[in-house]
Amino acid sequence: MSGSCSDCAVRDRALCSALSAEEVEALGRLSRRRHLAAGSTLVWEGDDNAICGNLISGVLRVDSSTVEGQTQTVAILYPSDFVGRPYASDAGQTITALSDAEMCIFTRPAFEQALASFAGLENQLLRRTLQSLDESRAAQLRLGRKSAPARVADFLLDTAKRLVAGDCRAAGIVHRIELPLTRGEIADVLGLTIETVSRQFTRFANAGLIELDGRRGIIIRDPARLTHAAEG
Amino acid sequence: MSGSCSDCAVRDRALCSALSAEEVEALGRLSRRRHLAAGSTLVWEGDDNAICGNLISGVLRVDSSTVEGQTQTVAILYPSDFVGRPYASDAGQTITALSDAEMCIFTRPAFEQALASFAGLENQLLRRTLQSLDESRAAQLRLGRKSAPARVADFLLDTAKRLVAGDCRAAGIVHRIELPLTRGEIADVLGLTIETVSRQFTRFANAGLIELDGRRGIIIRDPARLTHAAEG
DNA sequence: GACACACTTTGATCTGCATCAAACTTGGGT
DNA sequence: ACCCAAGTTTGATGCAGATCAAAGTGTGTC
Repeated sequence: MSGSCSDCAVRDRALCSALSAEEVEALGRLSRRRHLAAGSTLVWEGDDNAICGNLISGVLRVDSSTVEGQTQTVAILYPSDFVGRPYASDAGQTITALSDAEMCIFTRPAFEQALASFAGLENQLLRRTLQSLDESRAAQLRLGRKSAPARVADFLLDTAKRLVAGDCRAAGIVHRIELPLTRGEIADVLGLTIETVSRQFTRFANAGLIELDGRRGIIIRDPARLTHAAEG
Repeated sequence: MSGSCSDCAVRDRALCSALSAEEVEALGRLSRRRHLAAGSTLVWEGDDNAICGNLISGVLRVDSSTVEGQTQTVAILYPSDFVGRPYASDAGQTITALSDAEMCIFTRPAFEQALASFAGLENQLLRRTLQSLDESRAAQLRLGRKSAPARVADFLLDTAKRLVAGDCRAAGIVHRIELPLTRGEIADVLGLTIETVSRQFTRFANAGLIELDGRRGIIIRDPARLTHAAEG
């Protein structure tokens, strides 16, 4: 199945990078490719938790919501990130594609079986999960104690870092990034409203920290001051 | 070292419950007991990340802080919880004892070695870390999208659940809990101020959802309405 | 038993962000 | 080239929770 693991775009960065060539091949037989159209939902919160996988291209969002329907985005996933929650019978969050995306999918039982068979896989997933926990706790600090401007600045720096690493571009000072989220989606990440996010963007632009370039383009003009703003 | 694992108060609930008797004994030789006085700090954010372990008794808090010194508590740890962050060279959070506490401690290198040697340990830590990630993401929703009354109600229910499970008391309807945190510490968990937390307590008490019994005692009088309040 | 200190409650005021309301862009489709 | 819908910006107003201020209450100590 799938277009063979050897030519996978993320084979040296995804979970499976910990495996030997033979193991990768064995694992690959359990997986299949799946395309997600922008805006489509992979898993609904509360549904049966049936699948896990690796994100090959595109960007996904993971959100929780309140009974009243308010949405909080709890993670943004980029290429090579692991997607899903092993060892849970029900899905705790909704997973949606922010752009067209390509995944490598396993049924959850098959993936759990693989974790038990390939020790390297389990260790790699443990390391990634600990990393995700660090990110989630950083988000707790941001949501609990930071002002709107600090949250927005923090988000821009985080996103720039992920986009650069994800694309393996030159590691020099980032100039232009293309946000994979709308203002409304950013608001859902930061626990703010669309209007507040928009106002912070224009404030930063007027102050010369960033430059807005179309709906989704951002040029970071003054990384130092933006970093300072993110700490407030 | 230590008062032998066989009479450990959390031996059937902690990480090591996944191991065989011989493995527990081998692992035990790498650990030592450590007492923490209430208010004392085990690890400072930014310090060298030197230790990991299991919490045997008492309650710990894990916090991140902003440059300006604002504190956000990102986790509360109860007996049998794992403490620490394998595979990181620096500590990302400060860990402090909320009450007198007893731990079973490993040096981080020794613990990482143990993870590699005992497969059951690694799988158990993975499951717990995934569980912690779920809790952290639930906290993100709470901090990003819930009102002050909903945060406080949610916290009371969470705490009641942990205290009941942690003590293995009768699983019937919880009546009275003894909060292991002051109002100020609760405020740091919920991203609120002391005054706001206090006001919500009196509001719930006046409405008959709870009853205040001394500084730290809470009697949950109407679990159903409290649950409803937590969803707002 | 009463002192002291830390924590808690209660009240008054202030403010940052939400909400409500419109006008304005942008880019995809015909 | 134009249109239209979706997304964005900007402005006016309101309110939940912060901040400032002070009085009250347990709890441990001498």
